[in-house]
This record gives sequence, C-alpha cells and structure tokens, in this order.
Amino acid sequence: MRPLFHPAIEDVRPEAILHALADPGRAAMFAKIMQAGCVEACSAVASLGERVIPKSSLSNHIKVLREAGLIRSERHGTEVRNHSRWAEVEARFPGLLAGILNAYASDGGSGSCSTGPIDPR
Amino acid sequence: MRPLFHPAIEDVRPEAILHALADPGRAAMFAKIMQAGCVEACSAVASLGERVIPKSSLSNHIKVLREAGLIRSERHGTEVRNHSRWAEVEARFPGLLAGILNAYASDGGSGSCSTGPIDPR
DNA sequence: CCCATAGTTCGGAACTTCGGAACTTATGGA
DNA sequence: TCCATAAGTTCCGAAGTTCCGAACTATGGG
Repeated sequence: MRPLFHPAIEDVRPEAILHALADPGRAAMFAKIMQAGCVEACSAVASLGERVIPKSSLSNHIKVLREAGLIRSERHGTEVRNHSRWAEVEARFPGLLAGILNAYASDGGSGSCSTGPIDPR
Repeated sequence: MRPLFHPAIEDVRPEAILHALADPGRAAMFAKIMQAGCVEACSAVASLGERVIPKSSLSNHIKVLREAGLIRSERHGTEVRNHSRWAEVEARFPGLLAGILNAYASDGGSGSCSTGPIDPR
C-alpha cells in the first residue's frame, strides 16, 4: 500500500478544491469530517442520505479530497482517520470554503447533502 | 439556432457553479466578463494567456457558464453579448463567487488565469 | 495460522471534454 | 438581389474521466 500523499498547502490549487467540492456527495463528506471534530473513519462517512456508497467509490472520493488538500488522512492500524485542513486552506484562500459550504447548506433539502451553517472546528 | 436557455436564479445549483468555475480557463472568462463592464462578445474572450481557444470549445465554455447561471447571453445581430449575473448569484449564495475569484486571483501567476482582486460591476 | 475488518487496486462500461469541419444566421457591399 | 464575410453553433470521433464490482493487501485478534 502506497503511503498517502498530501500536497503542501502552497501547492494546493483552487481548481482542485472546486473540482473536489463540485460533487455534492464529496462536499457532504467534507462537511461531515469537519463537523465531526475533524476525525472520521472512511466508513463512518459511507452513507449520505439514502445512498450507500460502494467502498471503491468511497476510497476514491476520499483520495480526491486528500489530493485537493482538503483533508489529511492517517492510517491507524487497519483504519484511516481523516482530519480537515480547514485552517490551512482558510489561511491560503480566505472565505473560499465558507462560501462553498454555505452555498450547499442554503441550497438545503433539494441537494443530496446536509450541512448546517458553517462554524469551523 | 435554438434560443439561449437561462436557468431561473432559484434553479441555480451550487454544484453547477463549482463545476463551471473548476476550470481555470472558464473562471478567467467569467472574471473578464465581470470586469469588462459586464458585456463581452464571445470572441473578445477567446485568448487567455498564450492559448488560442478553438471556436467550438469557446462556444461550449460559454454555454457551461450560462447554464450554470453565471452569465446571461443575448444575441445582437451576428454576435452574442454576455453579462455576468453576479448580483443575483451573490444574493442567492453570499460570498461564494468572491471566495472563488479571490482564490484564483491570489493563486496568481502559477495558474493559467489572471484575475485582479474582486470588486463587482 | 486463520479469520474478519478496513481500505486499495484493477478493469470495463458509461459518461464527459476537446477540437476540426461543416453548418446557420446576420450584415455589408457591388 | 446576390455574394462574401464574420460570429457562433452543431456534429462527431478521439482522448480522458468517473463509477463500481471483484479481487487484492494490510492489520489485529483468537
């Protein structure tokens, strides 16, 4: 198993973040990781709404979030814990994440993704 | 030629906006349309940096921006004029566009896209 | 050692994006 | 009026991306 790759914060590109969060499912995962005290096993995030996400897709979504610089993942034994990198990303691109997550939150019921109003950490 | 379709502002989805702006070229077009007094023929937007964009791709990029709800296009004789819908989008998703365009702007030279700091209209 | 659990990788089907060539539509002469 | 030209759009094939089931690889416990 290859070691997990994380971009340095200064290598994080806005287009990667937008692409990662342009999927409502991924945006919901990110919101959940952020709100859950910034720690979450991959599988804990596996059901969003009605939908059960297959493991392989889940693994891939998490990878997209990680490589976009949005989360940090560490292996702990057999599981992986995910932390949001909100503070770093916020310092580099102020207002970006709040704007995006609030947009999804205010879009509300109609999207597939539930996110309360934003308040990091 | 089919009449141009524009979503009503309440039908605009955050994921469509993120997807549209996840392409640095499209983000640069949008920034240009906004800054150029909100009016711009498609062809006026055709050269971004070094790159000359083929007409068919350009037409498609403009369509993506339009269908995401970011711009309004009107035919005037043989050309199409594009207006940004900043105010409407800002009212629906406060802070979203500013966050995104500022992120690209502060990413600056390294991306393929030049956008000054944001100040609508 | 064997099993269960948590993730990852592989590979094919379905979808999206890119760009060249052909088409449409409007305008401005001769 | 008829033709030429300019601005966009559509079509379609090649290239790339995403999704998900099946097979695989760690790790920890009994």
